[in-house]
Amino acid sequence: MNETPICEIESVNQEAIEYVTKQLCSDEEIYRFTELFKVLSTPSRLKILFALQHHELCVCDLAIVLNTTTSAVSHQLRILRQNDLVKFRKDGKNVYYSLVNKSFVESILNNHEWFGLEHSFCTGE
Amino acid sequence: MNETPICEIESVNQEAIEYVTKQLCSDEEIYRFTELFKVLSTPSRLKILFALQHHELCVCDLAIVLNTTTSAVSHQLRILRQNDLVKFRKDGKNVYYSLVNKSFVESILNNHEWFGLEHSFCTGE
DNA sequence: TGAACAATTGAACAATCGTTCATATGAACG
DNA sequence: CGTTCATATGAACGATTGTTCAATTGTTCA
Repeated sequence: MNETPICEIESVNQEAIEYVTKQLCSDEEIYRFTELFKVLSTPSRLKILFALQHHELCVCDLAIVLNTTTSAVSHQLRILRQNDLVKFRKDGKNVYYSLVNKSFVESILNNHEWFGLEHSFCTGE
Repeated sequence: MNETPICEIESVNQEAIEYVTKQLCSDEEIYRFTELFKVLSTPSRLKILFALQHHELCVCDLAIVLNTTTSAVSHQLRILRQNDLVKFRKDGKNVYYSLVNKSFVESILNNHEWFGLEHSFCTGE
């Protein structure tokens, strides 16, 4: 039985641990980072954001663009709404969605070299 | 029974759909985006990246900083390794991990205004 | 060689998540 | 009103995931 899963204090770099720990974000701050990354981590939601970058679209339009159902799109739009990434306006029976902060999605695209991608796709050029 | 879950073609903005669809990334490109966001979307992995930003650390050190087990850290380090986010060097029994691309993590921090955060935390200032 | 220890790995578990299906809401229009 | 259609919602399902536990690898050192 191993009561202390972590190694003995003698064998680690105590100074580095203290320094790094002091620099580290709080759990709450880390959580806010990861929550946004989680929203961006599914193809369906990312496609919605990329699509809305070019034009506002209703739920029906988005379902066609993503080749899925309006129900699936609506569920994902709710999550994007809750995270203040998209807003909507109602026009009769239709609900048109658009980006809350267009420059946010653009900045993701502009940093696409992060992803080791070679081409400047997703920009339509 | 509803054979066509998507609305009729007459009621959507056909031009917008065609335009947006043409601008949209390929599925493969979208997938590469989301895969990286997925790696960044858990507190344990993000903490590891933030910790390594300030100093290289062995698995044991990281377990102490994250207040978890070496096993949990090692599992997450494997994922970070597979995504080319961290590298390692061996020194006796210890394995020291560091960032492959320091500017990558820094660029995340520099863009923290994305997250609606008010303070410049995580920078140690 | 054998004990000690850092690190890795695989199986298993609980928890989370995205989609699907069925149903409900709500507006337009005859 | 009642029908139609766009959208939203809730339950349920399968799939994925992060952690835990147990076991293993590989190195150091006496």
